[in-house]
Amino acid sequence: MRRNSEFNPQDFLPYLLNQAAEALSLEFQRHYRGQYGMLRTEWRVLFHLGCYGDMTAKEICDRARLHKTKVSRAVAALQTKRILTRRELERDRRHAILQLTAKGQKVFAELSRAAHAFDSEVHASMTPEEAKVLHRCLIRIAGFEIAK
Amino acid sequence: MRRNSEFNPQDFLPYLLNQAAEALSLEFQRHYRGQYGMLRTEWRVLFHLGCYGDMTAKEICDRARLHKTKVSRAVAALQTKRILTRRELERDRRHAILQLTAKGQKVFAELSRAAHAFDSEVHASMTPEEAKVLHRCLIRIAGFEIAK
DNA sequence: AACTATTGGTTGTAAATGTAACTAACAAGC
DNA sequence: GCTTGTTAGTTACATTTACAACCAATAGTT
Repeated sequence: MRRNSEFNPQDFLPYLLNQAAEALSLEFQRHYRGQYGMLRTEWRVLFHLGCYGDMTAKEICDRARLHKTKVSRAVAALQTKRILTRRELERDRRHAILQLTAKGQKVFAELSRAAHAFDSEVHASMTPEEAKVLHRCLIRIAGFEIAK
Repeated sequence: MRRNSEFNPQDFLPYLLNQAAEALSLEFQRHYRGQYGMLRTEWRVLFHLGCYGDMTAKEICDRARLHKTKVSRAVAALQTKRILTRRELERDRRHAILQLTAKGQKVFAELSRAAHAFDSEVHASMTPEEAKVLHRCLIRIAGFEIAK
C-alpha cells in the first residue's frame, strides 16, 4: 500500500501547532524542572501568581485553563517547596488566597527572566511583522479574544 | 502582594502556543475519540500511516517525534482494533512493516475528511496571508525546516 | 566462531493525569 | 430552623505516560 492521501501532517494545524508547542515546552522545561524540580503545572501556577498577584486556586483554574485537581496538587507541591502559602479568608472559609513567599518571588523572578530571554530568542527567528501575525492568530485560536 | 511583573502570560510564546494547541486538540479529539475510541497517539500513528503509507514503527517515531514505547503501545491497540497489521521482514526480523487494513483505510479516510474540514474551519478565521505567516512560523519553531 | 555494540521493539514500574465522588462552607427558599 | 443547591477544594481510583531495564536480531571486530 502506498500513500493513501495527499494530506500532509504538517498542513494539519492541530498537529503542527502541537509539534511547535511541544518543541518550545520541552526546551523551556529545563529551566523550571532542571533548576527547581518543578512540574509544568507547578510552573504555570507560579507563573500566574507571579504575573497577576495573589489569588485563589479557582482564579488560577480559570485564567490558566487548568482543572481544579491539577491546580490543587500543584499548590500542595509548591507549598511543601516553600514557594507559596495559603491564607484562608475569614469571611468565606472555602476560599484561600495563595501568595508567593519571599523564596517564591525570587524563584519567579529568575524564571521570569529566563522566560523573557527564551521568548526573545524565539522571536529572533522572525520579523516583527511575523511575530505580530503569529500572536494575533494564536490568541484567536486559543479563544482568548473575548476573555481578555 | 500585588502583581509582581509586567510579564503577561499571553505574551510568553510557549504558553500561548500551548493554549492554542490544546484548544484545537481538545476539539478535534471528539472525532477520533468519540467516534472510534482512539487515543491521541493512536490517531497520530494512523494519521502517519495513512498519509505516508506503510512503514515501520521506528519511522513513525522519527516522523511523528513520538517515543518508541508510546508508538509500541499505540500499535498494539490499533492491532486489536483491527486497524492495522504487522508484517515481519524476513531479511531483518527486527523490523515489521505496519500497514492499514481495509477497515483502517476506511477509518483513516473518514478522519482525514474530518481533519480537512476542521482545518478549513480554523483557517476561515484568518486571511490567506495570515495563514501563510502562521504556517511558516510554526514550521520554523517546530524545527521542521531542515527535516523536510 | 566468539565478543561487543547497536538497533528495533517490548515490558515493568513509578509518576502524572483525568474523572468522579466526596467534604466543607456558604446561600437561598421555605 | 431545615432542606436543597452551589461553590471551592480534596481525595480515591483508573487510565496514560515516562523512564529504565530488558530481549532478540543483526552488524562489526577480533
